[in-house]
Amino acid sequence: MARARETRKKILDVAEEAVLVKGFDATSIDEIVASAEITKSGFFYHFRDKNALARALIERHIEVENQLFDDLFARARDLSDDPLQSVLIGLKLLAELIENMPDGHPGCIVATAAYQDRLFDSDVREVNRRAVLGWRRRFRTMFDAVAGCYPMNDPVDLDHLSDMVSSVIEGGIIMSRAVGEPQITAQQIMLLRSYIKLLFSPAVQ
Amino acid sequence: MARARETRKKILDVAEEAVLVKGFDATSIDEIVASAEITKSGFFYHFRDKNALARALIERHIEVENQLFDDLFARARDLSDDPLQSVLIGLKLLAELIENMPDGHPGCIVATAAYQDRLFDSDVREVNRRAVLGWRRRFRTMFDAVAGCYPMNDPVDLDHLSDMVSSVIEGGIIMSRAVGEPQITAQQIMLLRSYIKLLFSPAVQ
DNA sequence: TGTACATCAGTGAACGCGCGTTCACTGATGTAC
DNA sequence: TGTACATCAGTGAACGCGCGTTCACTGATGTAC
Repeated sequence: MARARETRKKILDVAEEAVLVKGFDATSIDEIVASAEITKSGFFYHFRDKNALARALIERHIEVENQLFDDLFARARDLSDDPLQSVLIGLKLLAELIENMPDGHPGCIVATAAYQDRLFDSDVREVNRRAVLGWRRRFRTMFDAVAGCYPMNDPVDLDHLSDMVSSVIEGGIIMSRAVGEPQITAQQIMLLRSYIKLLFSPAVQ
Repeated sequence: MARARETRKKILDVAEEAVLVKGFDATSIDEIVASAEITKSGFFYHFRDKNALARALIERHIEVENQLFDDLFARARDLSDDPLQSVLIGLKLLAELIENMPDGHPGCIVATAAYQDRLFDSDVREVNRRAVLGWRRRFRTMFDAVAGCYPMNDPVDLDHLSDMVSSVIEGGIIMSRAVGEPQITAQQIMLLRSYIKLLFSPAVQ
């Protein structure tokens, strides 16, 4: 019982790592089971087919990431009562977190799936979609609170602004991978932070 | 002679389209030659192997994109002598361009490659790297001109800001693919525009 | 202008390897009485 | 407490299909004399 869960976790762990470097297709089941030290049939005991692995990978990734965001912004709210300040602190914490990852952010499963759409069944695509919409809602709540306290220096749609958080992270990961500069993601988050500061800070400087 | 070039172009055209929806791996040579209406061996007359196709695809994509940026920002400079205004105009033009694409931006080959790293040889990765660094240089030149005329309201690194243009586009494409809302990329570009406006506009109001 | 040869732009058939998937089986652990 | 059976968590071998790649070939176009 506990043994099965451990094996399953091991499969997901090694699969996640491989998928993030090579993409889903290029990661073979043979390779996964070799790293996980089980046989191929052992894999199929845990997952009906390769699509089921994709779904599980995305679902787990989202869960972990949501937990991470929950913790991080809860801590940020502890550090300041002001909604704007706590968003700014949260983004700074996020940038630091990513900066301290040895090889930069390992990558985002959601992005991988987005660029390999046709590989997956509609189930997987739907899971992916919900995840991104979940991020939008999360950040929207935060920006609503900020906008309740501060007028905007440039009127922009708060849903778009909420999307920008995910967008900047995803874009940053791609850039850092493409040029091989792991710091880029953190830098981009700090620029987003700068934008939010300018957008809501009472004029003057 | 002309015939060969046409065939090669046809191969690249159908390959590009397929790669952008499904990823490079999931696009088979069989499928490409079927769409291009030649035989498999015809394909190998034009490309030594599948990697050569990847390289050609990326190189062509970059060339087309550079030309597009050249034209677009040249037009923007025609419309205003002020460096800040012309950047803002250029970004607006870019957002409109992408907005008017029927299904949103078709995607970026560079991003595809970034998430399928191990598939390609170091040649392909290097081409990809140079492309992104080229974008950085391009936008850096523009921001240098702006910074020469206007003080920044928040001191940020201009290389990072230059990267942000590509980053926001790439991130926007991923987001729009993941949730199926093609407008997202254009929206994100307009937010970047808003940031640049706030960053360089003389304080007031 | 005609003939000989070379190159171009492919064709058609075959190959072999790796992949995802299946299936009959098995030893270890859990449960009923 | 021991035995019978069921379920769990896999194993091992095989399969067949699609993939990238090769290779011997060919008809159409270009070039030399």
